[in-house]
Amino acid sequence: MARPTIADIALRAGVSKGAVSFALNGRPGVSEATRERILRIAEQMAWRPHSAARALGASRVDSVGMVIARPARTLGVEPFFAHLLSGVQSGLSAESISLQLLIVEDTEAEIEMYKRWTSEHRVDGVILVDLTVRDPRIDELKALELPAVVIGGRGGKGQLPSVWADDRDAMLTIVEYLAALGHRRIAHVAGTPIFQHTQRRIRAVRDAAPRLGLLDAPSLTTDFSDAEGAATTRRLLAQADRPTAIVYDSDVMAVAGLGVAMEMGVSVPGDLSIVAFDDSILTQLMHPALTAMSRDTFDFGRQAAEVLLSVIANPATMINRRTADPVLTVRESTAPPA
Amino acid sequence: MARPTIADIALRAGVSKGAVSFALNGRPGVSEATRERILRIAEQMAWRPHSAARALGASRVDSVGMVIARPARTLGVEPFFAHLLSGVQSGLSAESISLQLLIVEDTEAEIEMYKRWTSEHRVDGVILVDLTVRDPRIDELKALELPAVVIGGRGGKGQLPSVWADDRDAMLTIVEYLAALGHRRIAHVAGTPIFQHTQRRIRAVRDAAPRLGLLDAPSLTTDFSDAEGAATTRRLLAQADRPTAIVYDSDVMAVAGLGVAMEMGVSVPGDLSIVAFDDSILTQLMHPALTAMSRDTFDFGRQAAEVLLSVIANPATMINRRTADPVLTVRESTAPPA
DNA sequence: TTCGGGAGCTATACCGGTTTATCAATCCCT
DNA sequence: AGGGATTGATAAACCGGTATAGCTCCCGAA
Repeated sequence: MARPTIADIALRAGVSKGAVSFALNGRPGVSEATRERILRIAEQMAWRPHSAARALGASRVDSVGMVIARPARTLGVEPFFAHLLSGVQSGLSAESISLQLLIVEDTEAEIEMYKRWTSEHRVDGVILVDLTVRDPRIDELKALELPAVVIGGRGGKGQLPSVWADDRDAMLTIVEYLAALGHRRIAHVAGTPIFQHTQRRIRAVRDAAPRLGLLDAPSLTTDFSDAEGAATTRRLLAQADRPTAIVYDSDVMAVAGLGVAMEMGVSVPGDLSIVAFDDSILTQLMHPALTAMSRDTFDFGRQAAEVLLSVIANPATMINRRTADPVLTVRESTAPPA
Repeated sequence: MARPTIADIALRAGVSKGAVSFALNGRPGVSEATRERILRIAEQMAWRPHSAARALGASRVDSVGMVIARPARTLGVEPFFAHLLSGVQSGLSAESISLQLLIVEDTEAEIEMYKRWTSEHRVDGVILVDLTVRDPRIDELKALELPAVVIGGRGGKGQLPSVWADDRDAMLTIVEYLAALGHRRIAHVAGTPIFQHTQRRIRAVRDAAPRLGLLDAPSLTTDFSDAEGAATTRRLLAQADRPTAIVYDSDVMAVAGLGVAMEMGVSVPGDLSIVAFDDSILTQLMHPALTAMSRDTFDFGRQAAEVLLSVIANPATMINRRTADPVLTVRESTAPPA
């Protein structure tokens, strides 16, 4: 017999469907002896719940969704998402909840997907990434009453539950480290200002500058691409009093920046120190290997999954969990200024 | 009213549930006039099918699965998967089929997942990647009668439907190009020999060597990691008659190899030409930028999705589709030997 | 002795669709 | 005009679970 149902088990155990359901779900209504007998038979027949049937009766589908709204081209270079994903999965697999992943072009398509998922009952909740300033997704999700957790954005009032790392603190660590080495001209090649984390990093640099006696600490925004990272670096290094250290908001831009420095005959770390805000194999492959801020992205994802599950269980909960702080991994690309 | 059901629509249209179902699915049984009326009402009420209910009645869940069995660490560096994924999705979204993605540690866990998906009716079919020699997954999937399509492995007899690119031809193109430049000592830093595509590439090099008058054309296997790529390169360059060109089976290894060359004072492309078998932003970020074999990975995924859908529709079909041939993108890392 | 109540189980409704058997009305053909 | 086929629709079964009302014992307290 292919794919036994609880009716088959009931028949074989000589009890009713209901009794089998009780036994399999560990709820009261059957004696311990009967429960064990049923469980043994179910095991023997290799029974597995039919996910659709369960989803129809109860109203959970044991599945959560995650939409990434980025052009595929810019995705995947950074190990960030891969690590995040496996972290999320490890958090979910404990409860054997499955993950639906979607890569779309823009936020509009992303929101459209949330609507569809909700109306078709395909997911119990979603995980949001790349939180922007005044993110339109937040209101939409609240309207849909779809449980959600935000990764990377600290939830303010009226926000969604979140899991976040302290970007501000991390950036301060970098800048203080560079200042301690003796750098006074530090530039920051930032990402897109629409992202909240970009804003927080820019603000951190600006706030720290006077305290550390920095002469100049400009934050220059880019679109996170290697091209703009390179172009910005070129501009910075062509200045009369060029910076002696540059902090990049991503590893890809840092690598592109390193390339520009080499091309312009600026030695790293001799004439220029480079720090990447985000670590990956990329930074380690370079010569010199790049000093970088590393986060435990896997754990990040795992925690997001945990929080989401508790939000699904109880939609009223509001959790804003702060994860382990990122640590600065010092490699060969930083040194005292000449 | 939240989430209207077909019963609501039936009530409003003054017809039976059955009639509504017929109308919504474009099957005969209702008149054109009634059908239009029902469709208009459904539209008005913003009706969407409840995926679980549909999956229970009919026996398809409009969802396909993809399991990637690799340690998360090695994943994500290569844009390969990200591009493949979005390609698969673009192929699926046309039919609004969703994708379940799973990253697991090993093949055993992967097979376990297929069993679970099958018994729980969570997916209609799966996409396989990283085909190995005598891959155990093939037999398992056949036993489960789960529709599947293999990416990257040409299906022999008794195999599964597949979508593949011509690795052999691509490798020949690279070797011939290097030979035409004048190289006679070409080394091949290959991946793991358990992968079928690795085998095909190794064989291609071996077969082409005598025809092209190569003095030496060793293929050295690695685990695809940057570490082994670097170590192997170091060994090759330390030899008495070291190769004048090295072909790497992945972009990451090629980058690592470039690092070793620089470190050992071997100039690229002056003393050594480097070719990466797989293109990405990584190769373009380097100085010199790496000559690489580029494939249309997005299209690869899209076609896999297409093939899978037709296999699901008709499980008897056996398609072995060959995708567009990869092309060699020549950049700055290749030149005639000194 | 009677009654209340809980434990253990059954029967059945239900979730939201799809599918099939059935039926009335109409049309066609001879 | 009568009989068979076709069209347009309905009612009901069904998919595989979950939830609930209700039934039967059996035990203990009044």
